[in-house]
Amino acid sequence: MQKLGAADIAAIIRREISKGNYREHERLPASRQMADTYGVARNTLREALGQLEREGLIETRPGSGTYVTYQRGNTTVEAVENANPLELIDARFALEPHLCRLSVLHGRHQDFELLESLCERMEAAVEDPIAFGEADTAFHRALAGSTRNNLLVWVIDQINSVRAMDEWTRMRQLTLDTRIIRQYNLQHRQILQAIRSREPERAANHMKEHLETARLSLTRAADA
Amino acid sequence: MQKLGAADIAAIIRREISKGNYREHERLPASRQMADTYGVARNTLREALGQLEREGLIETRPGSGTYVTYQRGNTTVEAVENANPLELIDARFALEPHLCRLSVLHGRHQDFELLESLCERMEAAVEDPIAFGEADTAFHRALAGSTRNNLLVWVIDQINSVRAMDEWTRMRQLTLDTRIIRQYNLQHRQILQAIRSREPERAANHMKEHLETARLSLTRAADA
DNA sequence: CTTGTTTGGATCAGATTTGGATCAGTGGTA
DNA sequence: TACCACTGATCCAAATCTGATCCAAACAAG
Repeated sequence: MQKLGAADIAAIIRREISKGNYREHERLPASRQMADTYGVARNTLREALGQLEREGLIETRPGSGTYVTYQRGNTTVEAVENANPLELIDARFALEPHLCRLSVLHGRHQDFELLESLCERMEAAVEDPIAFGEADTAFHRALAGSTRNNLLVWVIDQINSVRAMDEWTRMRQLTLDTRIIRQYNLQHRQILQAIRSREPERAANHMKEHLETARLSLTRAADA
Repeated sequence: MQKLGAADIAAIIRREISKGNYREHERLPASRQMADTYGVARNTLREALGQLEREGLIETRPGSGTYVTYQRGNTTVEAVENANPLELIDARFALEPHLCRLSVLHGRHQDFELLESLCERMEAAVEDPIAFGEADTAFHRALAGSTRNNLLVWVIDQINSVRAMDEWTRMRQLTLDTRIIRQYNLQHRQILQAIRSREPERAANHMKEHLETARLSLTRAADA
């Protein structure tokens, strides 16, 4: 048995935390006691705790104890509540082009029929921004659905339920005039067409263009 | 024996509640009695209840009692519970390459330092698949963090908390031998290097390679 | 209604525990 | 030799737990 160093102790405790033996908000045993149970000097144990603190896993409060501050899958609700529309559109930039590719791979005929009918609904709503907005949201969700990947559908739904989405919707309404709607309709058509002709990269690129257009009109609305 | 502190008592009661021993709308025992059963002063017990109240698990009504207000968070729908590892990796294919691009745009020096140290941890863990796996998860989360987009961090956390993740982690353990770990380390280095030299597309491409490698070893493990 | 009991809320001084800091000694290694 | 990390010990200051007392709100019984 080789002598344990600070890095080894840090690894042990790190594993205990990620295993869930120590959870968020909980207090670790006192440094003297931990030093005893791991069989090292308190100095060494403290160095190990120092490493974990620098990693952000724990927090030590003099006179009180050391507490776990990290939890796997911590949802940090408030960070999401305060998400802004630009973060939102970055997230969509990450997801939606790849949704197009997956749609080509896994989409079925009936998925494309749904997208088709949503395109028609949007085209019929050139003069009605509110109806267009609803159909547009439905289109992007249906696109997620056409990947046949429930996890991705869930992720998209989660994003759509974020409060920033409301602000996004509201700002979008401001930018939606007949000209913009016609442009969006054209882009939606291009995306759908590329998917139906089984061209994943072309579909992804059309989606990128589409999002770029949306980002532009969003920032213009924000400046105004 | 370490003296029990308020945080410890809070942890005990928190677990009792999530275990279901105290259910929603039920009243907890009187503070004097609980202090007695847990063997701490009433002040300490009250501080513990204060923490739980701040977390929103309980509610105390002066003169009446303290009541459980927590309901088991059903944030994850059953569709997500049944997600499979291949869906998971498709989702990562959608997100992570773009994370690299955003990291180039928004990452700060300290983010890259963190990624660097995680690379070192992984390289030191060539012979230890478990330690490597933990560092690997931390690396990909830190990459999300380096985009400075809280929404994306949240999405990644959500994905990581999906049950499929456990299965994925377990299957990955089977595939992790020294050769694979060395290959992953190389790929992580390439990704980080491309990010640091501000080449978004190269970083994204390295990430795609990395994920492709991961997908391959995953399907191989599934076949075996 | 009034009364007595039980509940949580608040405060206090003193004892205890906690982490923070320092230092001389030890053992292994370059 | 010089260097490095861990040891084991000591002292410090801050945090907090204790045990007690008093208060006000809720509540049940008469």
